[in-house]
Amino acid sequence: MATIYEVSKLADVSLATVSRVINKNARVSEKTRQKVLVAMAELGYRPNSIAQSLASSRSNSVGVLVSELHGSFFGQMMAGIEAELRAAGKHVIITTGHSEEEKEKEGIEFLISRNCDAIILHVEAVSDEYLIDLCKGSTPIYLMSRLVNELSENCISLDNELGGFLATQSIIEQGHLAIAYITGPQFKADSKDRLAGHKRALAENNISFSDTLYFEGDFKETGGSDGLKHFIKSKKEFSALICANDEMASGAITYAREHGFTLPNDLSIIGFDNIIFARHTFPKLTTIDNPVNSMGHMAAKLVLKNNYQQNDISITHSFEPTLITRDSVILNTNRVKK
Amino acid sequence: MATIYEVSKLADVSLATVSRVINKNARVSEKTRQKVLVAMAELGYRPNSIAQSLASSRSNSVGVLVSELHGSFFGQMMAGIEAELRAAGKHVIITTGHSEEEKEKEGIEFLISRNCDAIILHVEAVSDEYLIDLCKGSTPIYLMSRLVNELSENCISLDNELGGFLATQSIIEQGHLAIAYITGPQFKADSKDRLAGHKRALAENNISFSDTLYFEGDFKETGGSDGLKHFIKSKKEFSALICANDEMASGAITYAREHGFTLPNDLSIIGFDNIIFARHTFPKLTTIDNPVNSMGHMAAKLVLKNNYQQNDISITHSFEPTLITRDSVILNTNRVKK
DNA sequence: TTGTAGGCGTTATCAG
DNA sequence: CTGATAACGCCTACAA
Repeated sequence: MATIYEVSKLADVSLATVSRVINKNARVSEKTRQKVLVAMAELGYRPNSIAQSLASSRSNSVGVLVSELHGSFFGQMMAGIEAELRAAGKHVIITTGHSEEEKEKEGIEFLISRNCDAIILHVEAVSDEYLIDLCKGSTPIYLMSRLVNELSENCISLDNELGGFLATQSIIEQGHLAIAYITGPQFKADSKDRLAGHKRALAENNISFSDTLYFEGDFKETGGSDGLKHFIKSKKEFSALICANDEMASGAITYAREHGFTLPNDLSIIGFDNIIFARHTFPKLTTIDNPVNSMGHMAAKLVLKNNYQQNDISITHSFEPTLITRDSVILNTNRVKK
Repeated sequence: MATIYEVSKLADVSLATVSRVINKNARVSEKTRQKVLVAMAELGYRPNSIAQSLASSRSNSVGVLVSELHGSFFGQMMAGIEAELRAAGKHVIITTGHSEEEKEKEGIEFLISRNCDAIILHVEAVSDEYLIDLCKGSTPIYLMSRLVNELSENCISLDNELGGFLATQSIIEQGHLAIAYITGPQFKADSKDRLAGHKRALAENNISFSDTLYFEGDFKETGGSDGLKHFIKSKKEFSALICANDEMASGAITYAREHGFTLPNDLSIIGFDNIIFARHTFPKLTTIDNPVNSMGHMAAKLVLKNNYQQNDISITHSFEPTLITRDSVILNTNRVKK
């Protein structure tokens, strides 16, 4: 691979001049610029971005840490971040944390050691204190889908409590009183907040929270099926099921149909996130929209504004979830023991 | 951020010694090793991997280029690659090509310029010649889901032609004669191969290929709905619909139900890829399994073997698709004009 | 506008 | 086993 040195020799100019035409950051006469360009083309020269990064301590790349690489949620998020950053000529280095503290930390270390100009994190296992500490370092850190009060300026988050409330409220407004709830892993903040919203809606409507109609799932399809199975076995009646995300909702839908339910007549189901497939379940899933893609864009914009001097960008730190009404929730016509 | 130099000063040893304990590649007396370790801990030292990479021209990271970051297909693929590599202590740098030639090339340039030890590509727009040329360079290149004959040793691919054949054959075996086909973008090799398999199955069963029952979709949900709409408008009868991927199949299912079809009675539908949500459509989607996750693992194993000296790994270059029978295809009982 | 030279944080080759 | 010291490829004052 050709180096800047060889280019300079071939073009008969100095290293510095070549560097200047590469970075377009200083005036170079058009004539010498052409000479250099020709030499670069001839040698098939490509700047070594590692060396650039070491010398300038900038890398034009931002690190992203997500829990998983698969799944609609993270896919949308990464796509949003990448689209925005790429349009600005920045690159994205993605790594994963798998919701495990050690792996999250290791991923962060990696991104920092790669000289990322900024880092966008979707972490779930690591503590607030750790993050606060991390932000004292020299690499700018941003948090997606997680609100740490001390770091609110660096957070792009969703009001999950409100989302949880909206879901339950909408169910109640459809006349449901016996409502089962499948939550996500409780160490995840989103899970907890959504549950809190659920409880608030219950309380405001004078419906008591029932432990037997509560199940902790895993945010995956199996969480939905396991949860529904659990509720059915408990023999407690219920006319509606709230799932803390769409994956679990679709697992529940599939399980319900396999076990003789006619949907939505026998059971109303609502999800959360509005992943792409939510409109392809049957019945089409009523859910809470989580604008992850937009949030990804926004996180990227925040980086552009703070770390790449694009000052004319306005930032929204907090996003609001909205109810998406489709076909999986209907008016409760059965009388149900309360 | 502390440097190796500060560590060496604090531990009262030379740079070289510190480097040795970091890399564990040369003998260092236990006593000095401890001194260094203590100093590193005290300073919170982290090696700068950019500098390491520049000096050693190795980076312990492998580049991955996919078309999109979202979508089940790429998610599974990336997850497979990452899991395998991470377990081996390697890191993954992911970037996208969006199926556009320029962006694919730019992504490749980026990965090369980042000193990746190897690069795994899922490219669709770039030509075979370009890839063959690329492989002459010093960065090892591997191809996912694409077979370039001259580069077969570096490819991990699926027999898409066989998959296309299997899908159509299974439909025919269920008594369908009038079969509509929604293909993917024809510049993509998978698309073309799947279509070729489809045509072979038709030919072997003496069914003629009909242009009016053929539609080029976009591999997304809209491709399925647009395609089905097109067929319905054409007034030509058909009892089965083959979609070249599951996204389009679920789009078609949703569209069909919205337009009065009872599934699968009025129309049998088969997909391709067996993405996670395929089992959550209604009816559950019969499809062709595409083991992308395993292929991701295998691609990673290939780089471990070839570029990280893990010789005891055996490699499978070609994967075979299999038929997954669920509920969306049934025996054709209607007589259909042929 | 252009060139010179020092430095970015490590690795790796020699001696000792 | 340990220590100098020259790369690695590029950026960036500072000079010219």
